[in-house]
Amino acid sequence: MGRTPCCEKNGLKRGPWTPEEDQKLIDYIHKNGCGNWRTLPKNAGLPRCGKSCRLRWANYLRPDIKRGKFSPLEEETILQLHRLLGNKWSTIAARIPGRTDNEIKNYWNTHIRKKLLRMGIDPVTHRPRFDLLEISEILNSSSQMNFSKFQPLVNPNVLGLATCLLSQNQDFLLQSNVVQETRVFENFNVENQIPPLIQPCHFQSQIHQDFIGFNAMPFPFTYNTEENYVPGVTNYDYCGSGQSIVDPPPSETSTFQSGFSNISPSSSPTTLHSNSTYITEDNERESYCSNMFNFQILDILDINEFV
DNA sequence: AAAATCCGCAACCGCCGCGTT
DNA sequence: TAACGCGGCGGTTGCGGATTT
Repeated sequence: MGRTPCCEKNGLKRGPWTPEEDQKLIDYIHKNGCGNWRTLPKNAGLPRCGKSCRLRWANYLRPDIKRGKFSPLEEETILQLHRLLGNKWSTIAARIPGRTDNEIKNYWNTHIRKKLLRMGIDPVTHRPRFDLLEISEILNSSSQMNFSKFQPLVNPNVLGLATCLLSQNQDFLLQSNVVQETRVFENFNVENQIPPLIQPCHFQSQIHQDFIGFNAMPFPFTYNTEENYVPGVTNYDYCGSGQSIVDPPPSETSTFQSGFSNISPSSSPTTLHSNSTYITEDNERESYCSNMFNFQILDILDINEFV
């Protein structure tokens, strides 16, 4: 299907809208409604293409648009819907009154996505990232295995960081109270040097089974941007800025430790609240916690280099 | 104080689906 | 049935303000 360009570039203005242009568009739509966008600019006396007018109206001038910061509830709704729908911004926007698809898309890309990445969660799949798991297991296995065996198999950047970390802090693993119940590479086949990407693990709960078997299992997490921990809800909770960390039940904390061993499991609530364990950004202390992902990012591991 | 860098967001671009001719 | 035209969508860009060096 052939089609002509949306607008001929000649003579049509582009770039930011002036207040006068905005007023013209508002006046015209109030009088005539927004019917034919292609003919609207001409009729309204605007030197713009119809597409530009439609976008300006839909994303900025529409009277029902809500301005200002996203509320925790809105943020949680976006997360939930994005997990279900993916980048269907218009569908997501339809369920959040007063917010446009463009606004939600921008908010996702500039805020939520980054938060998830810092948590080690893939913002596309909403699941833990493989590269973090890889480095975790490299560190776990380092005392027994020669790194050179991994070189063809692992992202060189990840391998490099793992090597660096170990060379800087040989006591790291011993100090981190790592639970050794799970080893991704425990079935590593030295002969053909093909390690399993993720091995089934001996988790103590169905939640963790779901977590590590995430390729095949329905994702069990729900998001909770509220401050309070809700017992019995399998969520991961990233607390918004300025919010305090709420400790999950100890049992869940301890059983999760096998998942991320480079991201040191929290062995005590006091260390969790230590300033040194927080990731800071944007002059704002943001902390993320969960009854699932209750871990600390070690100071020596600058996670931001991976994201 | 100035330059460099970062970041958020409005706006643009190209593609697609669907109704119309 | 194919071509056309429009509206809509998602990805991307680039400007301008904020922050850091």
